[in-house]
Amino acid sequence: MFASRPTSPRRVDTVVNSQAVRQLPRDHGRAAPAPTEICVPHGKRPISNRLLSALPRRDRERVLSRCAEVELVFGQVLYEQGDAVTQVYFPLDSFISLLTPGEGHASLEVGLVGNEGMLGVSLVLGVDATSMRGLVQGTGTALRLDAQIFQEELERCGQLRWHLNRYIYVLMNQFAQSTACTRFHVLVARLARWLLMTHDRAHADQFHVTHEFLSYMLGVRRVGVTNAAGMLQRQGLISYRRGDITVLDRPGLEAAACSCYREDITIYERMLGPPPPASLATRRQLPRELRVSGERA
Amino acid sequence: MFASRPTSPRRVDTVVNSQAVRQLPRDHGRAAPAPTEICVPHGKRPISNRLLSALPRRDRERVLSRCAEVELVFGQVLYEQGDAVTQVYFPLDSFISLLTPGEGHASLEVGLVGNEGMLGVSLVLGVDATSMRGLVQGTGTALRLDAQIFQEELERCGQLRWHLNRYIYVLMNQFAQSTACTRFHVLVARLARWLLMTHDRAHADQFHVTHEFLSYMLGVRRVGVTNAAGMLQRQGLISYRRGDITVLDRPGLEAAACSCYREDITIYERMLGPPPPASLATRRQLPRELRVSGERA
DNA sequence: CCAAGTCGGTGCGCTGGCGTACACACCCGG
DNA sequence: CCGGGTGTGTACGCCAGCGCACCGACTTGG
Repeated sequence: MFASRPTSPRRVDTVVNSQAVRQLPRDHGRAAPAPTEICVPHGKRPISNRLLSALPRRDRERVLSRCAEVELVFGQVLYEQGDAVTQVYFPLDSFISLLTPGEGHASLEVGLVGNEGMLGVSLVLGVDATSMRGLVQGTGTALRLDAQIFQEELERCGQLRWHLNRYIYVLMNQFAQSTACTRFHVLVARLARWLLMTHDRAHADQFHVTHEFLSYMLGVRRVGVTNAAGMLQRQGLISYRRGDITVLDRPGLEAAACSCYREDITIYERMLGPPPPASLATRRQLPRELRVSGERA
Repeated sequence: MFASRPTSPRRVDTVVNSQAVRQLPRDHGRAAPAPTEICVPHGKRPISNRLLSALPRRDRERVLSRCAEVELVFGQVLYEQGDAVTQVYFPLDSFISLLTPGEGHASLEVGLVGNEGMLGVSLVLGVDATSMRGLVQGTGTALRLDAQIFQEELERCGQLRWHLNRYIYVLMNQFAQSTACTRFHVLVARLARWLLMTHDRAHADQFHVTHEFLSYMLGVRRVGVTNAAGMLQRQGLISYRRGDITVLDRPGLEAAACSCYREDITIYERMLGPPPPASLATRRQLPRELRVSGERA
């Protein structure tokens, strides 16, 4: 069960631009007061990070041994734009939103990092400053590595660098995709896409997300989300109640979503998919109907 | 004088999605018929590529000696999404648009590559497939390198890799920026930004761009561009006549543009600007007060 | 010089999302 | 059990940009 949902994190006091629309509201503020980072004895599903799993045994075990297992809490801001990157995170069952800074306007999610990725990739590029806000979107555990250790491992372990480079490529695609998606696709479709992406990374059919939070992610009004979500619910694709959204009909949701979702997945699978990097010319086309999440369906 | 403007490149035959809006129209099709790549004796301004200029003398000269100087022609498509990257380009006075593929919808520019950058960065990440369309937007010269040679140089010359990594970081930012910009800013502001970015890369106050072409870049209707451009013209910031746009009042244009322009530039300068990479530990921490970040608040 | 093509300007009705405001349902703590 | 906070539903006027259509000015080629 989700014992983690923060009781009531303190309100954000960034009144940077008062004319701004849709500043992140109450609940989704700074780090939660009490349980910021806890080493949990993970008694749940054995979810692993796909980037790390792909490493050769020796490397993987060494890297894992240097990681700290921490709990990330919904609403926590791991990085603000411009912060120095002091740690990187490999989500397990947690996941993290990448948001463009609300410079004079609302924020907007441009990427989502789950157990298929890592937060802090700029270090791989030799830059120690973050360019986006990293907001914990799904409570759960992650593996954390200090920047310096991470860089040691980057030098030491070519496979790690190889995978991360490809991951960066995937991220860039996700960004570009987001641009077009945000521009051209109607809200319902974008919402459906978002729910699917979250569904994949939450490793559960239900997760906690309010309309208000969604409006912040999608860069629209809360009311807009309510309308769009209402449509999806009336179609029987999802159901929700006071912030708890349940995915009822995943194939239906995929039909309702814009093509961007599939394209994201396709690129990821092609770059970092199941078949290990031995054969570089893999080109997977996922036979299983749609599952992309769990290690096994 | 611009002797380069293609007489009448053949029409695009990619009717991939017929329902699509704003497919690239007539003039801006595939490669121009006749003068695709010509080694020009560059008798004009001595413009250099900033990425290459930043290399140590020996490396720079070696790399330059392995480059071919080619002329890129307005409308030429260097890469289509999914193409294998067989060459990379370092623009000199030419410049290249990065477009998201119009999958069921119109295309949209997400990045612009001039003499400050390179086309084909995915190779740096170890991926030999392009993810976006690369369309020559400004006729001019560029330095071209075969993919294999480029990769040799990458291995050989750490400085090259260093700079390109940082350039990738800049590009990622440009993408993310574009997402927010496209979502939140009104067309006039976006147009002004676009003109400024182009102005920078064209190294001239006048360049050839029709409203129709702009509509393709900005992902809007041609009529929308006409309106927006009309406003800028009425304000005396630009003037245009049958595709030839002249920047009259650059400061005014900067005022009319959204903040995204400045932010793009700021990041570039910070990452690859004049101050050479000697001091890696710059760690700008901008004394902004409202930063809510950090492990402690 | 004319014909055809290109480029830009204008109008009209439409719609998706905006800003605002209010109302109700649920939850939790006192 | 009550009151306040939170999450959701609904309504109304508004506007930027859309799709479409048409026209005139300019350019180029025969």
